[in-house]
Amino acid sequence: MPKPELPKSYNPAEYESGIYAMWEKNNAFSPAGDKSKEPFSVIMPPPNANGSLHAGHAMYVVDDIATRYNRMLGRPTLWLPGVDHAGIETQVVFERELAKQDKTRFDLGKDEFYKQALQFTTDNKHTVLEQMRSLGFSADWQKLKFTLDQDIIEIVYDTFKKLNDDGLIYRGNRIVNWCPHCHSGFADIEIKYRTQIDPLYYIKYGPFVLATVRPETKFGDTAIAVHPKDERYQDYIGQEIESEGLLGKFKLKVIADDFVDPEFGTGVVKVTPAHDPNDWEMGLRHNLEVKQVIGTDGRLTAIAGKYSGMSVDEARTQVAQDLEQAGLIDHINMNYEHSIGYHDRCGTQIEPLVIEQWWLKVDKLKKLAIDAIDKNEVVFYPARFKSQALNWLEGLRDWNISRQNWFGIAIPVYYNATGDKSKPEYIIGEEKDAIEVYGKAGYEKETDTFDTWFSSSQWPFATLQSTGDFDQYYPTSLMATMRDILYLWVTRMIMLGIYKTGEVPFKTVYLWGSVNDAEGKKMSKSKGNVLDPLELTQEFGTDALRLALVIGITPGTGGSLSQEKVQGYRNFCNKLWNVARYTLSKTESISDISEILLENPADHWMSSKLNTAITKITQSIERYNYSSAGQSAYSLLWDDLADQYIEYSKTSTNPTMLAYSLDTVLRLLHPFAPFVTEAIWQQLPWRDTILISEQWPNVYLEPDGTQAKKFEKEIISILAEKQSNIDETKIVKLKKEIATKQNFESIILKKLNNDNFVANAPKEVVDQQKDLLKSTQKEIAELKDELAKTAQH
RNA sequence: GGGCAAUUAGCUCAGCUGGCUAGAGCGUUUCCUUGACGUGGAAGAGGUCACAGGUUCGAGUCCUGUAUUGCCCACCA
Repeated sequence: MPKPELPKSYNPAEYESGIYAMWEKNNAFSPAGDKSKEPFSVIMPPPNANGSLHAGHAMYVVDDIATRYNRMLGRPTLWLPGVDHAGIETQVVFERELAKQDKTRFDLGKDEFYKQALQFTTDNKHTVLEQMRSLGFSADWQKLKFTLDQDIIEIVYDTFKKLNDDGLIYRGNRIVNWCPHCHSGFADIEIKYRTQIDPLYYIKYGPFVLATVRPETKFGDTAIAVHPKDERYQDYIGQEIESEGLLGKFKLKVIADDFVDPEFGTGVVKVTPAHDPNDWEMGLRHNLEVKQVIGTDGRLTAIAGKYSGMSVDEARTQVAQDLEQAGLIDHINMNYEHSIGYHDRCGTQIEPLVIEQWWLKVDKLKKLAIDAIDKNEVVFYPARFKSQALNWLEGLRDWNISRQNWFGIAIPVYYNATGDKSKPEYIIGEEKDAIEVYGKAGYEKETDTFDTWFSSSQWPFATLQSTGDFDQYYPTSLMATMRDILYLWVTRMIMLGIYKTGEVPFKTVYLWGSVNDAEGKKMSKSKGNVLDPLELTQEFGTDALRLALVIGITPGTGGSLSQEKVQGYRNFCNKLWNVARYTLSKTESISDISEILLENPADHWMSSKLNTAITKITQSIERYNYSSAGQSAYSLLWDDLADQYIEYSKTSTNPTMLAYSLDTVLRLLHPFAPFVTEAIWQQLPWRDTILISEQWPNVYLEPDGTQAKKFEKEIISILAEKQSNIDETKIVKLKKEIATKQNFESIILKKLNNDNFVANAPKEVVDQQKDLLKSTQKEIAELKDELAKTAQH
């Protein structure tokens, strides 16, 4: 009889927190293991400290599986966790908090805002940390790092200084993606484009008509461009044209540039270098003046005369209206479709602006990364991401690493304000260094902060250096993260990692796709199909969610998650639970399973199933195919152990073998379903350890193959016996089976009668087919015998 | 516009270097209230593997093309 403390069904909520506490109490997450073995390390991609875990983060189970597996292999294993201050994201969130008190960040000022936002983040981070614990993540929480930890910042500063010393840093006026809301510039990759319909105005410019969607920028025009080969406008190239405008007459030079598409609009373009990336490039080529019409606040500047102070939207409407009245509009296309950049984080429309920024020269860095990836010092799973990473790196241009948002790591630069030109223009260092160089009042502190990706690209070595684990654990073994940030983060970590340490930051990259809904559609709030992983764990248990996230999901492509799926794995956990209940009822007196006698064909069969599963699951995990590993374990427990071996053991039991089978299955499943397996492990009379620290199973039983095969046949006869009271269906069934076998026989015969096949196919294949034919024919004969016997009754 | 991926049972997906009588889970049909589990058991139905060509003794698997879907990158005055 099962012990009273094991109820009929597994209730995860009753066990999970207790088990997690037990692991922590036993220090099970701290690196241990055999020092002579190769260490295994993973750095957690730090989730937003202010956020809440979503299905994407739940995919960190991949890290956890890898960690638990390697820990069980006895390797010194470190999973180093962290949380991210998520610069601009947090700034947006915290500003919303301030708005509730009718305040803006300007009320607080930069320093106070930083302080409060930091406090806000520190106060919030426990939520996400608890959530990760509840998912069973076995990270070494004692080593938790935060992206704004002082020691991390020091390392980032050190890298910046080294880059500067190596001549890879410069300051430059460039056109950037300016977010008027965040009040900061952003990298191209942080901008998302949406197509939308806007009016396309055809405006009269002297002798020309040209098309624009942005009439409000016309005050910043410093040229007019046509295609060099456009016959219509040859005479104008190089000339100045004069035109009537809203602010009086103006003159513009006509330039010829390949950028202009003669097919578009009228083939004439106004050039506004200050507010359009392409115009900026043209401006550089033709040495054009840059006139800023839009300020960093998203409003028109003094250049715009009576329109100054208006927001871009207001100005556009007003200018269009005034142009219309002045008869300067030829016509308007109201259905013009184009795409517009929005800031990914806050959803504000991007305003290209020219701003002085800090730039990182990437040519040398990207070469380092490209070489390493080429030589497979970093291996990608799935492999196709290798070429994607290479392509991206090859096309990479200098990186704008400065941001104007307030919640970030301050760029450690002090400018010369002494007026003394013999002193350097700026220094990198601390305030005391500035005082030393420029004197007490002779410096000005840089107000920009670093792009968060600049600091997080140093995360692997920065974290390990700050915990003192660098020597043992760098380069790390695995970087598992979502494929969306392949360019944003992964490639940049490779660049900066090699640059700073001489070695790649990780040897393997494993990328997963987005977690989709039951229909394979992307989860989104607007569709209302978002599944909260934590709700799912509450309803079905953490292990169920973990299995659902891993099984049936292919690396690199998105997988789908649904309540039904998680429920299915809840059922699986319950199955395991009941296999344990049954096993425990038969093994109460067992205190040792080190010696196992294979007594009957069933034992041989089961042990051979276990052996194959151990090999297969190990292999699959080594190849990062967690889906296949999980599926094998699933089938081992359900199809082999529960449905066959246990069913058989009801007629004849070998308790030690039964115990060993459960013991092995628990180990194999532990990385995937840590809680149930540990809960059961704690009940085993022959164990007094904790499963998380146990060894990964090895093949060591030596079953006899013919005995095992014999069992396969016995199952059939046992089942047949059980159903012998329904003879009629049995006859029908036998007949059907004979028919399918005969069908199969004819398929093989056809092949073997094909001379081409016999002549050209490899010998093994032909022999295999011959064997198959023989065994099929034998089976048919046996079935016919049985049919005859059954029919007699 | 460039690239990548996908297209296999009603749904979500496996199927590695060609040998498959094409699998799993969910759903579905019929039966089973026996002491591990009804979050269960037994049996079953369900697929010309998107389409068209090609290579091969042999193609779900390789090649070419077409169609559809998804993602990424670039450009859009």
